[in-house]
Amino acid sequence: MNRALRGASRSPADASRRTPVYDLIFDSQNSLGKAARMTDKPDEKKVTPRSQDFAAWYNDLILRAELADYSPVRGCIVFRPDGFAIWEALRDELDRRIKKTGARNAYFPLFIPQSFLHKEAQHVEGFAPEVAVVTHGGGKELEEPLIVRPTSETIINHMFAQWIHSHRDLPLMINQWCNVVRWEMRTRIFLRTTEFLWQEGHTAHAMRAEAEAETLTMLEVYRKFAEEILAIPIVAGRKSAAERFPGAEETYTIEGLMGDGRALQCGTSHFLGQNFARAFEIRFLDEKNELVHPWQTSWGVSTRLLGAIIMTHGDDQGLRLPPAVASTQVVIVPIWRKADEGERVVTAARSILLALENAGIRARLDERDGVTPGFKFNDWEMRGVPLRVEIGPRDVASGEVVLARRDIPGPAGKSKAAMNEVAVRATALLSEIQKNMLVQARAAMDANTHPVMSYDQLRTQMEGEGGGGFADVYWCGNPVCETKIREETRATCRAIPLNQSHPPGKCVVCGEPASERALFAKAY
RNA sequence: CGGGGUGUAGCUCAGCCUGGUAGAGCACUACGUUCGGGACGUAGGAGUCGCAGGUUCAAAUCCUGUCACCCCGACCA
Repeated sequence: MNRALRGASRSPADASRRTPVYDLIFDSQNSLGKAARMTDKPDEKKVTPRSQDFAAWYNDLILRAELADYSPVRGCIVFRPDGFAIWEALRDELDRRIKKTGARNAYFPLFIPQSFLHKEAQHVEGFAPEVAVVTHGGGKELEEPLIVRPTSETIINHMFAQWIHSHRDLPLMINQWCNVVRWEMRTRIFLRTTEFLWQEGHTAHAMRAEAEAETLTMLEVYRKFAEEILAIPIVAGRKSAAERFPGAEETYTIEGLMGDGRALQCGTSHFLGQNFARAFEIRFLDEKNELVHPWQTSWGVSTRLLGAIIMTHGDDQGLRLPPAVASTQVVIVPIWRKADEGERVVTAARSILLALENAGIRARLDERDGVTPGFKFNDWEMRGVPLRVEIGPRDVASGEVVLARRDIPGPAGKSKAAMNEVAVRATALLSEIQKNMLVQARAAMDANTHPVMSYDQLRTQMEGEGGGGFADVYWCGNPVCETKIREETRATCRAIPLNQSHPPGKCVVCGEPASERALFAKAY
């Protein structure tokens, strides 16, 4: 995404530096943020305000916080250390939770024989257009082209066929962390990139009910993980047939709602039935000595979650990271003028750093020379560090420090703590911040979720650019009604929430009886 | 694939119409003064003007070709 992803993203300064005339005449095709940009004074230090141009804000944050950078390859990004650290933290925690369910990690090849893709009809239909194909190797044309995995369903099932012979081999539960490639026409940093990192779990079970249960177990693992670790509120639900994974019998989603009112699928869990088992001839002898196909699931989350974190929590000051995934949880900013002050302040700051580290906190002392404390405050806020310790000569004298919370901006988020209690206070605050971020995000989601009783109301809600939040509607389940909504409002069915307890109603489109409610929204 | 647009310093752009020694802001380097919410001064480094050909005494500038990229549409997790 050299320019591809860069497109929407001008640096804040440059966006506003351009003259109004330029914007009106030449930028008229770019629907976002024209009007606001015109009135803005150039301010190179600030990021494009979120309310002004969400897409530009999003890109500004990623670049300024140094999470990722564009690469020379279209659609591909570089994960910089601060961005990759979030992925690592997230991955380590999720990996623990996946293993707890009984799955084990393995690794399958990047390359897959092209013919494998063709074995499952829906699967090939779904993925063929976005697959990268390797035709040459070692200077010669290959007998059979290899595809670069867009997902590993096929090759894993090929192996499953060799490994599964008896019901005693089941359940077989495999997970792999890897990269996949999908040749998307339009990419967006973290949300849809040509190559991305993910985790894909694949399981095979003797009984249909077991596989169905596994699908929902993993959905719940994802939901809890997203809410507890990423502080992203989730709607767990079923996908409509149109939104289903190619080859799946049922697809479930953990759906999030981003700061601009657009929905984002944060993870999926599929019940595959016996589709792949048939296609790849996976069979086993059951207890009755009959040769039967196993029932399967697959489930995954990707680096898209980084985008979800940014778009759920970020503000005009920059990133806001949930403490659980922040590579720096606490930053200490020393403040001083004269050399003798500096000596005392830095000495005190170092002992605080040690105390924090001993308490198991990922802490860091910003000893940079040549930038002012004010700059450091802003810099670490941009990078999303959840908690800041400010320590100056006055604090050293009084034996106190200032603690500033990232989740509560301004003076309201500042408090004082005795120097010998900093680690204890920081530990408590980090856990409070983690919880509070979920509370804040859930409030935003609730405020953007509207029960909608009429089709006109639905249209009104989805009018204009950007998202319109979730529309909570009765839907009869007919794809015709779904298509009508999509074509006329650009909103799609994001989820049919689980465990509904609504009385039957009437479809918001056709008025026919509807037993379930569904959430529609414009999506990423 | 259709429509629109852009290639000049790391980034964003001016210069092109009317040919004559390559510019600005930000970023970067050094030094000094600064430092409780984004400091300032001075000096400095940095560009085969996307590429190829043509016109000309002379091309970033004019002409022809070509390549790349961006936006909108179509398609799609």
